[in-house]
Amino acid sequence: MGWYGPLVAMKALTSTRGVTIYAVAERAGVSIATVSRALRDPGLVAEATRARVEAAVAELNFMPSRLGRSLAEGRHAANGIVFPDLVGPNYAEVLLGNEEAAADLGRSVLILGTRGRADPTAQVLDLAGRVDGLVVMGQTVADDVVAAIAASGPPVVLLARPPVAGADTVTAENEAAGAELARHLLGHGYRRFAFLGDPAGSPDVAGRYAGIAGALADAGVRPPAPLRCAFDVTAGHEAAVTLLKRRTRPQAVICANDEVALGVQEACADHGLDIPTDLALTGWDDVMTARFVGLTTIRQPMRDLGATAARWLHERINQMTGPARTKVLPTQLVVRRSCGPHDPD
Amino acid sequence: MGWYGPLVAMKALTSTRGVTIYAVAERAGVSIATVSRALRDPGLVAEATRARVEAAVAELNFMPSRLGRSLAEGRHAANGIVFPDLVGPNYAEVLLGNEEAAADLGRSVLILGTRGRADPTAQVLDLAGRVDGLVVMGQTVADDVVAAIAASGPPVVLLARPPVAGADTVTAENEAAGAELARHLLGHGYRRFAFLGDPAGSPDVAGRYAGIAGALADAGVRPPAPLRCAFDVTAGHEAAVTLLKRRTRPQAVICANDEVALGVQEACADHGLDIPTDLALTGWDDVMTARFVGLTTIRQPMRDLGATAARWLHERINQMTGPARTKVLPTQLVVRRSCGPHDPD
DNA sequence: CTGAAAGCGCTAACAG
DNA sequence: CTGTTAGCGCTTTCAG
Repeated sequence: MGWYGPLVAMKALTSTRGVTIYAVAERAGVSIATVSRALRDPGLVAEATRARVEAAVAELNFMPSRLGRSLAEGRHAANGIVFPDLVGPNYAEVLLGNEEAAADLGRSVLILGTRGRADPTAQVLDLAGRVDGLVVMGQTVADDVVAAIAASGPPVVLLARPPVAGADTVTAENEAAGAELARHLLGHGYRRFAFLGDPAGSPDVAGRYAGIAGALADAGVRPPAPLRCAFDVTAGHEAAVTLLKRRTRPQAVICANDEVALGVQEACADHGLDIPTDLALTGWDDVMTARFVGLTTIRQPMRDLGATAARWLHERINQMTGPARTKVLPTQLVVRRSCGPHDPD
Repeated sequence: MGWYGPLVAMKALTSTRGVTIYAVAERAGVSIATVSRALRDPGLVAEATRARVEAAVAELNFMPSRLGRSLAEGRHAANGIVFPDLVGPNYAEVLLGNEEAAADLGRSVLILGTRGRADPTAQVLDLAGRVDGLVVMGQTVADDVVAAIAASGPPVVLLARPPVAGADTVTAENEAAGAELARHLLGHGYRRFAFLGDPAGSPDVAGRYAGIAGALADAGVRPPAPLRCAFDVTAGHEAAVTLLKRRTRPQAVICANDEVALGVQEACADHGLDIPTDLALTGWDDVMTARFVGLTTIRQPMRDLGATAARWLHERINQMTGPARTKVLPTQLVVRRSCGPHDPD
C-alpha cells in the first residue's frame, strides 16, 4: 500500500516535486478519480485505461502526496513511541523491535524521547496528533494524559508501566524474576543482602524489589531497605562506596540494573574486594557488558516488547475492540560467576 | 508552534476527536480565519475577539489537525532518519542525538531501519514523502537514490557515508584515527599486525583500514591484508579462530569495531592466550563493554553526529543554499590495557 | 467503467 | 481587525 512496484520506484528516482494527480490525469486524458482508482485498485479500471494512467505516472514520475492522501483517508499510516530517559543500550532494542514490526505492518514510526525535556505532556499530545497509535514507555507522562489520549485520541499501548484505564499494557516479568533471583542467592547461602535502586522511581524497580523482598521474607530473611540510586554506573559506584562504609558488609548486592552493578564492581575493585569471593553481585537487563564481565543478571525480551506493542496497536487501529489487555513477557535468569561459584553440571 | 500553553494543554486532556476549526469558529461567533489567526498569532486579533476564541477552544478542547495544517502549509514539521543494520548499542546514540536536536528545533523524527528488509529503496522513498528533511546513515540505500531525493525531494544529510552530489555529509574521523592507532601500536614495538573487518563492506571501515595501512607503510611495516568478517562478536570470534591457526601469529590484532574485538578476546581465552601478553588487541567505537574489559579503542561522537545532522537539515529546510557541505567530527584514541603495558605517567 | 464534485481541516491572500 | 474564498492533493460517493 502506497507503493507501485519496483519499476515505478526506480523511475521515481528522477521525479520532480509537485507532480500532482491532476497532471497525471491530464496527461492520461482521464479524470483524477480514475488515476486514483488505477493506482489504488487496478481492478476497478479498464485494462486500456490503466495502461494509459501507468504510462503517465511513469513519464511524470508521479508520487502521490502522503499529506493529501492522509487527509482524505483520515489516517497517518504512522505510529508514535515515547521513551523515557533511561534509554540505556538495551532500551534502544525496544525501539528497533517496534519499528521493525510496525514496518512489517506498513506503518512508519515517530519517536519522542523525554530526556529531561521541559514539557513532555505538550510534546506527547502533539505526537498523538500525528499518529494512528501511540506506544508509551515507562513514566514519561502522567497517567491522566495517557488516559485522555486513550479515551479520545489514538489507541495507546503502555510498555514497562502499570496499566492505565483504556490502554493495553505490555511488560516484562519483574516480580517473579526478582523472587527467582533472590531464591538463587539464598541457595548460595547468603543471608545478608543489599538492594541498590529506587523502587519509588520506577515501576519496574518496584516490581523487582517486591519480588526479591517477598522471597527473602518467605525464607525468614529480613529484606534490606533499598539504597536508592539512579540508573547509571556512576550512581552505582557512589552507592557502593556508601554501602561499603557500613559496619556490616552485605554478602550479596542486588542491583536494579546492570549499569548500577557495574558501578558496584568498579567500587569493589577500588577497595580491593573480589567478586564473588568477598561480595556476590547481580544486575538486571543483561546488557552486553554483563556477558563479558560475568555478571549474573536477568534477561528481558526487549525486542519482543517493542514488537508486541506494534502488533497490538495495529489491531486496535483496525477497529479491534474489547477491554484493555495486559501481557507479561517472561524474563530469564542468567547465572554467571558474579553471584558465586556453581557446580559445573 | 502547534501548542497553546499549559492551560490549554491540560484541558485538551479530555478533548474529543473531530473538533474542527469550524466548530470553534461557530462557538466563538467568528470566522475560521479569525480562529486560525488567534491561535497562530494572537497579535493579529482584537483582544476581545481573542478571548472569545480562546474560550471556545478551551470549551471544545480543540486541537488543530496536523494533517490539515501540514497540507495547507506544505510542510510536515518532521524529519526522517534511515539507519543501517549495524545498529549496535552505540549507533542508537546517533538516533537519540538526532531526535533531541530535532525536537529542539520543533520537528518530529520518523525512523526507518533497513535491517535486511526487502526493498529499502521503496521504503526510503516513501519516507522521503513524509518529511521535510532526511538523514541517511551508512550504506542503507544506493547513491542514485540519495542523489535523486536530494535533487527533487527534501534535503538530505548523509551520516557516516561518502558524499553524494547534492547532499551534506557528516562523518567521524576515520583515517587519521586509524593512523594514530597504528602509530601507537608501532610505538609498542609490534611489527606483525592483523586487521579484522571488511573495508569493502563499509566506508567507515575502509577509512580506518586506509589510515592504518598508511601509517604502517610509512613505518616500513607491510600492512596486513584485511581478514574480512561481519560486525559482531560471533564474526570476530570465528575470524580469530581462523587467524590463530596461521603459521605465524600476529602481535597485534586491529578490529573494525569493538564487538569484533570482543569476539577475538573470547577466542583467545578459549585458546589460553592472554591479552595483551600474547596478543595485543584494539577495537573501535568505545562501547560500554570496552571500558570494563580494558579494550583500547577509538571513541566516536555519536550523539554529535546525530545532532549535527538535525541542525544542518534545519538550515537547509529553511532555505539555506550553497554547495554541499562536509564535516568530519574528531574521534579520540582511548588507550587501555588490551594494547599492551604502558608506563603510568 | 468513468467523470463530476464534495469534502478532509487548515492557511493565506484578498477584500472590506 | 475580520470575513470570504480559494486552494493544499487526494479519496470517495454519486451519477451516468
